[in-house]
Amino acid sequence: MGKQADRADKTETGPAGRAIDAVADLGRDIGEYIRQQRNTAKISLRQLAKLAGVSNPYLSQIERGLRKPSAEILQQIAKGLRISAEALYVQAGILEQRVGGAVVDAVLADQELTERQKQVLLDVYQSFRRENAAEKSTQDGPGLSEPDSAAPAGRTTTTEE
Amino acid sequence: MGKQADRADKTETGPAGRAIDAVADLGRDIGEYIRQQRNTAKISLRQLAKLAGVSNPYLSQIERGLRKPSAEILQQIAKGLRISAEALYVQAGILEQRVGGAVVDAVLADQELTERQKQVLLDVYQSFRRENAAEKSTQDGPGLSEPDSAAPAGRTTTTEE
DNA sequence: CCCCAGTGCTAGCTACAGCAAGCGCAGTGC
DNA sequence: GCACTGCGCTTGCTGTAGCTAGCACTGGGG
Repeated sequence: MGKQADRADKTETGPAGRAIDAVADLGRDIGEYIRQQRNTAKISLRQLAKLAGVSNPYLSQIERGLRKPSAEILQQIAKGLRISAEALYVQAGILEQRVGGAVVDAVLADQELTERQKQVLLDVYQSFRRENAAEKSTQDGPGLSEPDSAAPAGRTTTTEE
Repeated sequence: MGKQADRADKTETGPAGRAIDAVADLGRDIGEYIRQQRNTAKISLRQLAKLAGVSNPYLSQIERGLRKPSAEILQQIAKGLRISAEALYVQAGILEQRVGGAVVDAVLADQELTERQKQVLLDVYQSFRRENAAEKSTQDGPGLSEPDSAAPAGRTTTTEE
């Protein structure tokens, strides 16, 4: 009987829904990546496990792709390896590869803006750049096809290390 | 990690307890943040659940802090909300907050913009932020708007970019 | 020779992420 | 009044993340 009231929301999520593309076969790649980073750093599995605060068997299984670690674990591992957590997330396919210059970067990362606001800001930004580029091309030769890169000052001198 | 009770288990979720480690007591904040974003976007829990490809009860529990979602789930939710996954990760405490005035810094450092254009951009940016802050304060108390910077630690071997 | 400290891996368990069913309530139309 | 749709929440289950204990192997010393 309960079917009628239930029909309302019809959870048709289907099998795994929208096929989480990269996440599905995440396991292998990230594991190999971690192992590679660990070997490069010349530390043993147990050492890294201790640094990352996880058990050594578990880390072993992660590296061989038998387990897929949560983001917290990834974060800990990244710390242990002294690499940016972001790099690992990208490898894991749970964060898109970052493209664009520093401004685009910063705007997208800003959590106090809504998506729409980000779009507006980036739109204005792009239009400014296009405007400038056009103006420049009147006095500048060809071969100016590379728009991005830039921002040599980079990322605000993160004081650390 | 800290779930197995042998480590420093902070089951109490103290008020000022979120100090350096941040990763431990993620639960509450992220849920509220998601719910707030969902309300702002004017969509129902079931709608977002469908968009994100998760079940509606589960999303409900996430929002109330009863479950802590994996990174993949967070990624899906972020997509459903049209916000950057990074913002959610930062909220969840599994990614360090990017430097405070990242947008401001990046804009100021951009060599391809004129001073006037920088002013315009930053002006728009500031107005957006003020707008959001005002809107937030109507339904949300303080504490959400001020991201306390976590431990530095990260960013050593940035692989790309 | 055996013992010990190091490596990585297997076995088996507990806790919890994430799900499908289903409940109670508020609107809306007949 | 009643059927129906939409909302969010509770219940109870399954799969698996992540643990502890212990295995097999290597390399040095005594």
